[in-house]
Amino acid sequence: MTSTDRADGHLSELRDALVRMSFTLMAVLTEVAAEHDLSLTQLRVLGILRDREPTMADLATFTGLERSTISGLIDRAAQRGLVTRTADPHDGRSVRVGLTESAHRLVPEITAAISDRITPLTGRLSIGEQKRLIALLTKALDS
Amino acid sequence: MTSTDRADGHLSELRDALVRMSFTLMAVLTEVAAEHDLSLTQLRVLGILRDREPTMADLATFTGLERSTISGLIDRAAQRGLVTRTADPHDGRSVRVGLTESAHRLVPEITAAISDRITPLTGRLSIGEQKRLIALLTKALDS
DNA sequence: TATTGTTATACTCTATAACTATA
DNA sequence: TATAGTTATAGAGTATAACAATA
Repeated sequence: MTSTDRADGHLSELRDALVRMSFTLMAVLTEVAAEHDLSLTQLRVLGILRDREPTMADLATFTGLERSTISGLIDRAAQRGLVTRTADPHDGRSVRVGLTESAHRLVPEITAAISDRITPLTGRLSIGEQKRLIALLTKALDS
Repeated sequence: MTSTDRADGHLSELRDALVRMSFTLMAVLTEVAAEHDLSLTQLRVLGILRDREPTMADLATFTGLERSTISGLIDRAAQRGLVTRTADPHDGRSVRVGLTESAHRLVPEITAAISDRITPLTGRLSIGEQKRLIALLTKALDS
């Protein structure tokens, strides 16, 4: 049985609330990215590279994008001095991507900006409610 | 004081949880859209048109996109038989956009597919937890 | 043979700027 | 003058297909 088959009360409410929250968050992230002259995808890649030095193929897997897409993305990021490509010492085919010094300084700035923009959204929740929200989201995500 | 200035404990946790959830949701929506040969933006526009017949300018405001972007978007959607443009009777400059019959049949299919894909995500939450999550998200969003 | 990465190509999304028509 | 919508243009993001180099 799929959800088409029934009225599914609170399930559609949950779907709608999550979708609304996601679009709202994406708008915030897109805005913050734009203020730093980045696209949403570039922002995401920088976030991934924050504590990793993956290969191009790894990046494709992480993001769910094609390797060719990652090539273009990293091309443009490298041109802007945000990332570097280095040959993998263990596999002559692989290329490892890492943040440059300046990008390493940029990322915390961006996450701080995101926090600031999210505050109005979560401002109507008490500290206790915020903690409960964290717990619920984390539990759902870690499944 | 901005969040750069302090360690801000659970606030960064909340930010990360919301961002993670949003990227996960966007991946789900993008996948479902792709299965119906739609982009994420087209999916979003169909959702907006579900219970409204806005002008092009309204659509631009709702989505935060430029009017010229909406023009192209609606062009392509119309070409695929998803939407129609009709002249606004009260303002000769305005154009109202509405779903076609076939799109009206398509939208519930898509929302059902989204519900189904979200279920594994929320499956580890009890009914009570799901209801609490709805309440918290709604409270945050309606601020 | 299989995998990694790049390139070529095509299409969608997006914004800016210039334009027409209506208010 | 101001607003609604379109068009032209340009750049980013994306996928598919073909390719070279390495495993």
